[in-house]
Amino acid sequence: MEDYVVQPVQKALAVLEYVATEERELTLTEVCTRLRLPKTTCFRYLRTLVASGFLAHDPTSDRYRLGEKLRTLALPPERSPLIARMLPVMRRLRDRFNETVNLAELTEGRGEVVYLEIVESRRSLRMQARVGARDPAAKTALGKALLATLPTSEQPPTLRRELRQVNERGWATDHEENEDGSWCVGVAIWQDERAIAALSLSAPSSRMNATLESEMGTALIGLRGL
Amino acid sequence: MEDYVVQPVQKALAVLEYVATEERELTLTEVCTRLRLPKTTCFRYLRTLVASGFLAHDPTSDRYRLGEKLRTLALPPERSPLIARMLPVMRRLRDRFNETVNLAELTEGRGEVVYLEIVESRRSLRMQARVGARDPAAKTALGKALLATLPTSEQPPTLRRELRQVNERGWATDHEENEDGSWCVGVAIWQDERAIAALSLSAPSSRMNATLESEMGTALIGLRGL
DNA sequence: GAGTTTGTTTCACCTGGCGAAACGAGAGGC
DNA sequence: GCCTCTCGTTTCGCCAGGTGAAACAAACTC
Repeated sequence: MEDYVVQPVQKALAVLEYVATEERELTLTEVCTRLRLPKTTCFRYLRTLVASGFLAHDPTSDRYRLGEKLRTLALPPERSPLIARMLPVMRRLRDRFNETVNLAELTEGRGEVVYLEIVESRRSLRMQARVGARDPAAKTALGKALLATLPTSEQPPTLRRELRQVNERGWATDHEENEDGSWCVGVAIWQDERAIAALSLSAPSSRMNATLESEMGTALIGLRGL
Repeated sequence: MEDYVVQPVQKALAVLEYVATEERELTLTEVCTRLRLPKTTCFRYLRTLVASGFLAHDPTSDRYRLGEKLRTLALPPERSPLIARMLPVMRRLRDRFNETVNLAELTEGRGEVVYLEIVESRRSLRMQARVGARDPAAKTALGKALLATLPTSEQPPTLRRELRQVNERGWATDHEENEDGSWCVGVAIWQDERAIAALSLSAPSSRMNATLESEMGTALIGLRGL
């Protein structure tokens, strides 16, 4: 599997990653000692990364930092067709319930959900996550809605009973499991027979009750198709 | 200057960039024909990028897409000490004026500002930009606040008069220049004698007037140090 | 089943990546 | 001032290893 790895590329990517994770600007020596790379080699990688725009080089301090290209490439602002399509839906949901609406997808390991878009409630007491932030999939309505779409064999055994309920009822819940004082109701969003993301409403538990929850649930169910 | 570019690295970065900018998933052949790379070489780059987490490979469709690493590296969630430091300040500003608060920095070319963080007003009629989005520096209060810190020789001649006013008064304004119906008031944020970012309040012009503007301006001036 | 397309593997050539070592430019130290 | 220590840059010869044509395999099409 790893037989076709081009070493200069792999090592240069390690340099890129290291510079990106360090928040301060780094000198050549700092990078090469940390990554155990010969100074010359590291120097060339840094220059190449700068030439390609992935890193930036401050000529006065002679230090390297993240370039703009990485940010440009990483966040597709409204380019993502999913977010573009869901935003109006999310705003309408927010306006109807006046609670925070979240759009998220499963990470590759399926252990977490990562927030793609958030439309916040206009109330001062409200739930707030951040785009790009993560939470445990098994503890959120978003995550459970997505885990419920997997074949039973790939579900964590401890969750199977709850996930079966999710499929019967149509929506998943989170009763303060992920965060104290917060209830969530979530459904999976389908496209081409695949669950590609999840949508949830989250509210302080003080404002929630079973009636409201099922009202939110049925509203969300209507949006699953998109 | 370009003498130290390592070609495998540069070409592999081009592959990464291409896959990142195409929103749909791509096959090996699509990538190699588009970039005029031999199939074998391209294949190895793709594999290397996957092995490093920058790309992801869907084994069933045999297509490549952006991996999670790029997003993880690019958006400094709260890692960025600047955002972490400014967030409470921004929330306080939002609570005081109940208008949207923006944090932005100049792009490298100084032609645009890019939004780093936004704390939205709780009113339903409110200004809203998106983190990562850009606007012309010369048309926004954020941009003008930052351009005003540059030596006069590096300022666009047409703006010099206004930028001198900005320095005398302490804050910059945008009266519907960037967007119809929107006023902004902005100041530069200083650290180690350098203007590293700008903070602004933006509101619908219907709610703005000169008194409120100077009230916002003086509030912002007090935050310049951090 | 022949033909076509796409991903994978092999292999020999030889480019061009590598890193030690030399060099040069600053930045203190005494 | 001179010496020294450090850090970035440049040189250069060696040979690892990147390269890409070509062969192969697998999956579809007609």
